[in-house]
Amino acid sequence: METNFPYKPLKKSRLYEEVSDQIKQSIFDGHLKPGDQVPPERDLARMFNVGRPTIREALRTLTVLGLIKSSHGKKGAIVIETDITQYMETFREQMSWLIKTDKNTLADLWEVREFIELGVSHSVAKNASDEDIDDLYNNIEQMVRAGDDFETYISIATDFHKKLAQLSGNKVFYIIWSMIHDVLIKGYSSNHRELFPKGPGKLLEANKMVVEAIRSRDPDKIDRTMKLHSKAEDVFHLKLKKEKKK
Amino acid sequence: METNFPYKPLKKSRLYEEVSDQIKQSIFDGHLKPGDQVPPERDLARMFNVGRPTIREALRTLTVLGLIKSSHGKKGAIVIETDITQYMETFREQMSWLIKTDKNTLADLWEVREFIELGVSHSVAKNASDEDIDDLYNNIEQMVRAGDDFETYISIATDFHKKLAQLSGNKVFYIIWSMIHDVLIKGYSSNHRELFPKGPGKLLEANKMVVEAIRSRDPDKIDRTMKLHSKAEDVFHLKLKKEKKK
DNA sequence: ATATTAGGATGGTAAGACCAAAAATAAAAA
DNA sequence: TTTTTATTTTTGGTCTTACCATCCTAATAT
Repeated sequence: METNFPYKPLKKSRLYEEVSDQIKQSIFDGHLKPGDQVPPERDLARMFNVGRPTIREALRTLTVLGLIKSSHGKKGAIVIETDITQYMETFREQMSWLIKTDKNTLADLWEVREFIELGVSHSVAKNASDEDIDDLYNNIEQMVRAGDDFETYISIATDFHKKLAQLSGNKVFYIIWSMIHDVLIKGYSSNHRELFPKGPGKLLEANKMVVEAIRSRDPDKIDRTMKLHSKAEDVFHLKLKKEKKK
Repeated sequence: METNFPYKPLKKSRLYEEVSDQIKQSIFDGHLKPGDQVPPERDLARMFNVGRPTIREALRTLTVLGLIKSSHGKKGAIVIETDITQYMETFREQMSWLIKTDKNTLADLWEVREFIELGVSHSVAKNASDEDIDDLYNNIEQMVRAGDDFETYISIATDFHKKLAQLSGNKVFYIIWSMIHDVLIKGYSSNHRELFPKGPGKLLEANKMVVEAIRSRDPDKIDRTMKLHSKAEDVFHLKLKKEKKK
C-alpha cells in the first residue's frame, strides 16, 4: 500500500478551489453555521474579486460535498444541517462502483461485516427496548413468509438489518452497516446471485438466533451465536475467498 | 480510445446535473474506463447542446467525486483509476468535520473501533507472517521510548495502527480503521487531550498483549485479550458516554 | 385586512472573448 | 535522416455581459 506524504500543495493554481476552500473553512470554524446563508453569487464574486462562473464552480463542489444547498431564486445557498447519513449515500455509491472492478473487495466486505454485526448486536442488546426487539422478530416472520421469493426476501432483510443498525443508537454503526449491506446486496443481485443457495433457510435460522441472543442481553451468548452465524455465511465467504489471489 | 459518445441533447431543470449524471453513467457501465479521456469541454457542450459553463459545472462535480481529473491544456479530463483510499480521504474529512459539531459521534466511534480492532486482529493473525508481527513489536518498543512525549507517541501509534490494518490484507478494514483512528486522534488532539491520562502506560501494555495474542494465532486468545484492551480504553469511552444524551 | 400583482433580487444558463498551459506541427539545426 | 527548436493549434481556466425563470417583497387593488 502507499506511504502517506503529509505534504500539500502550497498554492492553489485554480481559483474556484481557493474560493471553495475559504468558504469551507468558514463553515469549519463556525463562522457559517448550519442554517446560515452564504451570500449571493454576485456578492461573492465581488468579495473574492472573481467572476461569477468561478463562484458557481466553487459552490458546486460544496454542494456535492453536502455542505450547502442552493435553490433557484432564493436569497442564497444555505449551509446544510449536518447529517452524516447524507455523506454515506455518495460514499456507498462510490463503493459499489469499486466493487464491480475488484471482486476481492467483496470478500473483504464479508469479513468486515462479521465484526460489524457483532458490534451492532452488542450495542442493540445494551440500548434497545423489549418492544424494539419484538419488532425485529416481526421482520423475521415476514422473511419466513417470503419463502423462496428472492426479491421480497431481500427487501425485507434489508429493512431488518437497517432497523437493527438503528436500534444500536450508534450513527457510525448505522453508516458502516448500511453501506456494507447495500453493497453486498447489490453485488449479489448483479453478479453473484447464483451463490445464493436454494432459499434463505439457514440464514433465516441464524438471524432468529441472533435476535434471541440480543434479547437475552447476555454478551457471551451473543458472541457464541455470532460465531455460528458467521459460520453459516461462510458458504458465501469462502467461495469468494477462493477467487482471491495476491 | 473512444470514438462514439452516445450523449444526446436534453432539457431538464438543472442541466449540469443531467450532464454529470449521463457522464457518470457511462463511467459506471464501462463505456468510459479508467485512463480514458472525456471529450474536451467544447465538444461536450456541442454534444449536449448546452453552454460550456454548464459542462464545467458538471465536470466539477465529477472531479469532487474523484471520478475524473482534468488538467490545464491537456486534451480532456481523464477517468481516474479507482483508488479507494481517495474516497476515504474525502469521507474522513467530512467525518472529522461532523465530529466537531456532534460529540456523540466521537463516543460512537470508540464503540465501533473496538470491534473493528477485533476483526483486524483476527485477520492479521490469519494472514500476516512472523516477520511482520515482529515489526509490530518494533513499533511498540518505539512507543515505549517515546515516553511522555505526546506528539511523538501519537505519531508512532498512528503508524502502528495503520501497519496493523495493512497486515490484515483487507482493504475495507484498512479504510474504516484508518478513518476511525485519524478522526479519533484529531478529536483528541484538538478538544479532548485532557482525557489522555498521565502517559500512555496502560494502553501500551494493552497493545503489547494484542500483538502477542496475534502471534499466538489463537482466535480465542485474541477475543479475550481484546476484551481487556477495550476495558482499558473505557477511560475515554465512558467519559464520553457521560456527555451523551438522547 | 386580504388577495393580487408588479418589481427586484437571485440562481440557472448561454455566448463570446481572452489568457496560459500543453500538445501537435512545422521549421531549423545536427 | 534525426534531433532540437519555434510556432501554431487545441484546450482548460477565467471574465464579462446578457437573458430567463423563480422566489421574495412590497405596493396596489379588492
